[in-house]
Amino acid sequence: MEIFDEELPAEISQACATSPLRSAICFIGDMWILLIVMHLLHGPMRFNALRESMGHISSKTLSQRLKMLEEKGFVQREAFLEIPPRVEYRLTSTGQELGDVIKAIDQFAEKNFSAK
Amino acid sequence: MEIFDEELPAEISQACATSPLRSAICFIGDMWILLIVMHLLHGPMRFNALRESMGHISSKTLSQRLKMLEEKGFVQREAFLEIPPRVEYRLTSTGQELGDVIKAIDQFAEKNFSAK
DNA sequence: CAGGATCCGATCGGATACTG
DNA sequence: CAGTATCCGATCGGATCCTG
Repeated sequence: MEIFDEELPAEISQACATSPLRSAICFIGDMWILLIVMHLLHGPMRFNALRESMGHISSKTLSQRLKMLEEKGFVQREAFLEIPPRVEYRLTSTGQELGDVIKAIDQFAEKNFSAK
Repeated sequence: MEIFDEELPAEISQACATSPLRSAICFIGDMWILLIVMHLLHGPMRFNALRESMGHISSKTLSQRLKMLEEKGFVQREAFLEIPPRVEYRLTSTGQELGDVIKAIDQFAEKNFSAK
């Protein structure tokens, strides 16, 4: 049930649970997490919109990562009681702080990943 | 032979090769890469020292990531002709720029991953 | 539309053994 | 010491099908 469990197998926790920075690296060091956050920075998005804008992510992977982000309190899920159903995902205020990380990556990217 | 090939299977390139930012996210969105860079920020390190300080990374995984970092020009390998052999890995000047990313993650970590 | 359930191949990554 | 090679189980993640 726990997706990002604090009780990881002993070896991994040695790499991850040692310090806040390492914990963050283990969490953030995931392509999908970063891509999701990057897209949500522009504003709330619906599940399928997110899915399509990310270029072939499976619904399984997407919903799993969204749950991880929710558990950590970085993303908030909001479901509207409509038919057909509408669900929006938005960054929480603490989630917004991840924008700085994306920004740092972006600056690095412009210098070192453009037209290379 | 190519570890981080530019010719990825079509689906993945759609998520990664679209923009510099996405490329960077795909590269940086890797726990091991981030952990290695984090450790090398303090200065050059030898293979086994790196290995041990990272808490149970296999030599296979470590050497593979180091190669990826070398291919991108973020890490430089320097072998000394001694016995027993000594090899040091250091961040290149462009690799040092990844320090800003780590710094951003660290600031985020202190706020959101301490004693949680 | 938003996602859960299942199946399954592909990849990852550790353990181990070996080499210069 | 600094890796490479191999084996193999575990995990990942896509495809597909199904539901409220």
